[in-house]
Amino acid sequence: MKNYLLQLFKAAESKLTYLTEVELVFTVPSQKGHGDYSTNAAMILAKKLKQKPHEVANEIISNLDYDKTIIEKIEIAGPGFINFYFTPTFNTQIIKTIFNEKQNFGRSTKYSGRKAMVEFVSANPTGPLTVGHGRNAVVGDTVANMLEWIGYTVDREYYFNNAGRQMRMLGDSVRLRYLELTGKKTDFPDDYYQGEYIREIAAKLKENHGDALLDENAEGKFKQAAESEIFADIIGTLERINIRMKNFYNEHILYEEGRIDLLIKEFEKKNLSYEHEGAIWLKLSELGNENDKVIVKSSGEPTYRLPDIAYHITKFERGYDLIIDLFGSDHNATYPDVLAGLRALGYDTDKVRVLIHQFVTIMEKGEVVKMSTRKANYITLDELIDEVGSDVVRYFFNMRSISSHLNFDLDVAKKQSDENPVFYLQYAHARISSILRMTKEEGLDSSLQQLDLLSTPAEQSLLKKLFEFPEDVIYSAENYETHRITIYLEELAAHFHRFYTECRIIGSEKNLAEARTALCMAVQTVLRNGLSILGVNAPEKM
RNA sequence: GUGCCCAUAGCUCAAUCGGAUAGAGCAACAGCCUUCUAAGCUGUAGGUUAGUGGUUCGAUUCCACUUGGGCAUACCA
Repeated sequence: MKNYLLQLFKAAESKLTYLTEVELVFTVPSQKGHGDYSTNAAMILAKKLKQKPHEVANEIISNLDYDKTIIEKIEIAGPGFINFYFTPTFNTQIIKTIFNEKQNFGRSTKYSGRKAMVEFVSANPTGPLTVGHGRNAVVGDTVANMLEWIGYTVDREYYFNNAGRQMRMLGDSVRLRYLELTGKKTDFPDDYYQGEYIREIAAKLKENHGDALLDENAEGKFKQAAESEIFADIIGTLERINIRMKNFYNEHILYEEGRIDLLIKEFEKKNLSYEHEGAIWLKLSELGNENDKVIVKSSGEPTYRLPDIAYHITKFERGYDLIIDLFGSDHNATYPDVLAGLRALGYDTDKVRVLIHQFVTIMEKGEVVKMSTRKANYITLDELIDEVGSDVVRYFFNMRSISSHLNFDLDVAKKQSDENPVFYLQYAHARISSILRMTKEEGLDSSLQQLDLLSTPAEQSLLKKLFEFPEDVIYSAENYETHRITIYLEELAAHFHRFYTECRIIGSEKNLAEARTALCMAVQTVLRNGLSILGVNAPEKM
């Protein structure tokens, strides 16, 4: 529908050159009496042309060469909106499109040939993924899915660092637990990793190596064992919610390849850094940021900024057209430094899109659960999946705008009641499966021969909703907003349930019944496609 | 102190780069199953969009200030 309108306006541009001066936006009006699609173009142009909106609208309409079998009427309404009404016959044609494209309906080639990388999760291997990481993981994977749907080739990447102070403490935490198991008295510091998983890793080491590791230091076998155990755990958790990374990028590679040293020299050569009190500083204040920041400590050790910049350079070198970073809001102060550094080196940072999601607040028994990985006071993502299942987890994290805090009420989630809309969608899908089983038994087929019979308001509004799917996928993907997909699907399901209540198939006249069967199949396809973008299953039965 | 995010119905949240009468779900109330899944449908009620100004044909949206909350503000990552 939207495409047809765009074509109409494009064709009119030769006569009305001012049409090129406005970005055409067609929206589905919230009010029923305002047409199927609406544009405010005349009102925006009125200001530029210094004419009345209604006059401009009239001129535009008289220059639109439209097909009367597609558009029923065009109206000017309110302060100058142009409202379009499509014909019922045209509305039914969407079923044919869906039958042709099936599981690809909603995909587009708009960004075909372009490569994107989505970097997400990127938690260092110091403990199991928590519910907080869950939001990042699910949103990141879903954004990647959406980009694939609009044509991108997408790589999912997990960046991690297995060096540094935190990892040393992790190794030493395991060492101390190991010593405890061998009967040694230890003094386990408060700020070490308190989690039960540390004891489990230590126990495994004890089992495999006996007392042979008594003299090992924290950095060796202990850290190694912790890292590989924890990583295996993280990968397993991600698998459970259908997330598979293309690549795990170890920060250490940047050092091995000499990229860090090279970068330090590069900044120096471009006169972007200076030495002060034994440390090397980046002149970020000259690059538009608040303050200069240290990139190499006086100890000679780089700060995280340097490898972060070097890492992003590899993303540019790997030829991505779109580079997405997904972080929690605790990182909101770090990325401007990285981007400024990259820009100063001549990289086109418009290709980088940093998405910041707000925190997840866990509520249990009406109270906020404060979480800390080190203190082992947290709910793991695994536990959450155990409680509510992968579908609920994926849906829940996808259903909110990332700029909003997510209130995760564990008691509600555990209830698995109809308070969770994922069941509403899955129910619609399962209901259609059931209908199709029944109609088959009745000897009814689906037929595209007499779609004109789909003329009731419930059928027509359901058809119009189907048209919106491809448009909504593009919009959601271009704005990286996973929650819009959930909104669309909830609306589609609501339209379907209404149709189901009002329009019967079995018992209706054969041609009508078969047209309605086709409509059901089309709706089911769209539900399934939408759910697959979210990574949620579409059950045949419930 | 400063920067980013947030504040919308009793609760959890939407509202398409400024659009028409601010919408859903849950909770509440009143109805709908001898026929395709009632995990559903229909209706009622619920709002000074935190507050005060400003910008314009038009503001939940943009700007300023105020209030309240989250996250940052390291030679931690």
